[in-house]
Amino acid sequence: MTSAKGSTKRTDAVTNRARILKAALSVFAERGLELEMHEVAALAHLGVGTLYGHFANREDLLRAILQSVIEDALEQLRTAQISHTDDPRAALQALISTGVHLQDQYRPLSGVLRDPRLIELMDPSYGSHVRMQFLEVPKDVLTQGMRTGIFRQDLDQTMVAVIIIGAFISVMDLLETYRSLDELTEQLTHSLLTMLTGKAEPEA
Amino acid sequence: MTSAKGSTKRTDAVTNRARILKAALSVFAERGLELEMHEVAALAHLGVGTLYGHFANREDLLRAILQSVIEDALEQLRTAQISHTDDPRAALQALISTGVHLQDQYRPLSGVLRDPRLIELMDPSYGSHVRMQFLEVPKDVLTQGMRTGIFRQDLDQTMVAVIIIGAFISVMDLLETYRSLDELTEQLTHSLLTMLTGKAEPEA
Amino acid sequence: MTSAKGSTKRTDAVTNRARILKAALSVFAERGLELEMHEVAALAHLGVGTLYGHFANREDLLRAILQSVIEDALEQLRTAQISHTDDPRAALQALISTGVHLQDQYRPLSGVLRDPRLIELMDPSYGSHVRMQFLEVPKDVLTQGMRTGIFRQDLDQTMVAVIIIGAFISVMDLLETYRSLDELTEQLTHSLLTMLTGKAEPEA
Amino acid sequence: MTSAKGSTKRTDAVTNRARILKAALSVFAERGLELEMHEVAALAHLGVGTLYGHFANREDLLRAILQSVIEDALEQLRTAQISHTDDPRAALQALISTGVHLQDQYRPLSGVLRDPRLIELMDPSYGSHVRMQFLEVPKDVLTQGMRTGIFRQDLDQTMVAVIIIGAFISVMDLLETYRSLDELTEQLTHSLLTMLTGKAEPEA
DNA sequence: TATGAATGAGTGTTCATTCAT
DNA sequence: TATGAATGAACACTCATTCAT
Repeated sequence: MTSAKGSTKRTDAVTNRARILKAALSVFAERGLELEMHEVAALAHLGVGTLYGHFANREDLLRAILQSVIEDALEQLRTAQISHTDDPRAALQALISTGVHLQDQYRPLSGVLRDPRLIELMDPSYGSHVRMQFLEVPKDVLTQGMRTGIFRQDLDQTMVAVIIIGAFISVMDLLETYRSLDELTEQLTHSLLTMLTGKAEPEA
Repeated sequence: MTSAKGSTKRTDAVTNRARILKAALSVFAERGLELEMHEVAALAHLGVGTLYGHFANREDLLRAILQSVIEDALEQLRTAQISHTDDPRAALQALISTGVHLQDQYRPLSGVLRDPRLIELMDPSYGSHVRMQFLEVPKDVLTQGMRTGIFRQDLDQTMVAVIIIGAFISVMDLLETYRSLDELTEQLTHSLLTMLTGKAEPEA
Repeated sequence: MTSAKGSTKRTDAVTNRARILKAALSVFAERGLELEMHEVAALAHLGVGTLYGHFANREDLLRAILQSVIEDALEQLRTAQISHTDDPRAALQALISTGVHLQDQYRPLSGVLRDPRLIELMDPSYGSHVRMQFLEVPKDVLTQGMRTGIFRQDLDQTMVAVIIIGAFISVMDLLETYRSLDELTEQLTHSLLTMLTGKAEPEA
Repeated sequence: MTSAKGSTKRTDAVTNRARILKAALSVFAERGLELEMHEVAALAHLGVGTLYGHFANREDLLRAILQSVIEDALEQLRTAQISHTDDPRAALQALISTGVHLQDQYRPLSGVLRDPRLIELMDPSYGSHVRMQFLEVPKDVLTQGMRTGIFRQDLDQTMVAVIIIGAFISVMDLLETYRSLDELTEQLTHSLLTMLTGKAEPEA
């Protein structure tokens, strides 16, 4: 409270950058890479020029958005996984719940990760780097589950990680209009757990 | 007058419409909804004006593209399923192979299906209608497989259908850069079959 | 007259390019390199977009203007010189008259030839190439005058060529507001002729 | 209170105004009237806002620059002339040397003197006032040279003054890339002296 | 008085759409 | 019906100017 006034200038600058990014994330959430500078400025209650004081150009802002979104998404997924290292079932459920809510929060995210414009914006290797990091999270859950014997052992971890991620993305794309996020989470988790805990079919 | 000349004209018109749509599909395949009218016209070896003789405007062309792509995709998936009604394993494999190749053929498709602009372009109910039709295909495979006892019985068909579709979409998004389409198909099919044919865990 | 109608389309295109260039020359004449696309378009009674159908961008238009202006200026000066190869005095007068009128027609020209932006627009060597071509014209007049003994022989042709060009540029810059173009031409020609025809001072 | 503190402030203000003007002159020297306020501020190690404390706006700063440049240029030329009132030949050489170095120091100056924006910036009569002052300098040299019989008598002083000024401007525009400033000065002076000291052609 | 972040009018450029031929 | 030059609204970006600190 004492130093508040003195540091206002710098604080404002920081605040405005954050405010722009926040507005940009909002616009991104419903327009994806098609966002317009003027839209972001309006939502942030700032002049267009101000945006250019904080981001060199539109691409720069898009980069910042993508980095923020991806970082946040990974963070949320990792947090979900780490919070349940002792219980793979709960970890899977948390992962799916988080994934479903991330889809809700950043609708264009999964589409953007495959968009060829991503390569133009970021480092060419950035896409695969990020994809690998996303895969790592369900893989860790699987490792834990298989090590403790809770999940069946006869599965390719990478492939199942793909299936898990694909599942919570697609469940939103395909069923979101029919059911609530919680219902989707629960039912999807149940199905996946069933498939992961089934005993191996005895060889014919 | 009605036949010879008239039919020639009509034939030309049909031919040109088809040619435009073909070109548009090509451009869509690598640019998605961002395609430009000039691009399509150039690829079709036609003037831009001609496009407007066959499609009222850009949105109209996009609608035609989407309809064509979705129809084609559904058709290919259904054909894969129907060709193996007697063998659910083969049906699943065919489904996944087709799905993977569809991703390759129409890269922006899955992204577009979740793009909010889809709703603005098509009838509001169109999206859910299409999603349901897509779900029907793996569901039919599952019904067949469960009826014949090849797949485990303790699974929600809708949820597993979602998982299957999510799987072949995501496997392309996440792993395409590392493996060939055939390899992806084979490994994904194997994993899914394992999960679908596992025996139910005995109740604790 | 017979083919006029048939070639209208192409003719129009050519006409419009010419019309744009004409308008651009007008704007250039009073604004120099600072001309705005919108200004040119307005003067040509065309939409801005039309300019971009004929010139890739503003720089391209500037290049076309400069080429046209310089070509025209050189052409006019050369014509003046060539029309009087037999009479160096008349040639000098014609040269100066043309130079003075060129200053009037393309006011920013002489300034632009020294503008560092010229290098960015044209080939780096373009500037000196053009400057040399300009010098060539008075040099030819001098050669003729000295060969025929009408002009004194003890002068460096290049330096005097510089002096002649500098003279008709500066006379406009410094005295235009006080006298008419014809008066300037006459008086300047008289002074220069006097200086060129004077006998060499006998060595002291 | 009135003296110590007050004078410090005023001194600082004067210092800053001078510092801004100095920076502005530097920027003007290579960018001419296209200079940007930020550029000047940066070079002066001051904030942009500070510029507006000393100059009402960009035009005001440009006016100050022009005044300063022109004043300095006139001052330098006059000094050259005055230092050699007894020797018209030396005066001419000094004049040309100074003129050539002024072109080098303030490259955009001669272009700006004929820029239509000059009229918008300054008083409408300012241009002709300045032009007259510039002309005065070579005119004084000529007066001296003709009075002492060193230069020929049959010349219009104003016109020759124009020729001298045009000469040292053009020699930089046309030949600077080929020769050094000293070489240009020497050769141009030689040519002009030759033309000024020649005997009048005997009447035919 | 000095500061520099914020501002937004103004500039270059694109691209869906029209229309004379 | 086919054409593609013309159009101008819309968008990214700049830069002189302001004003809260």
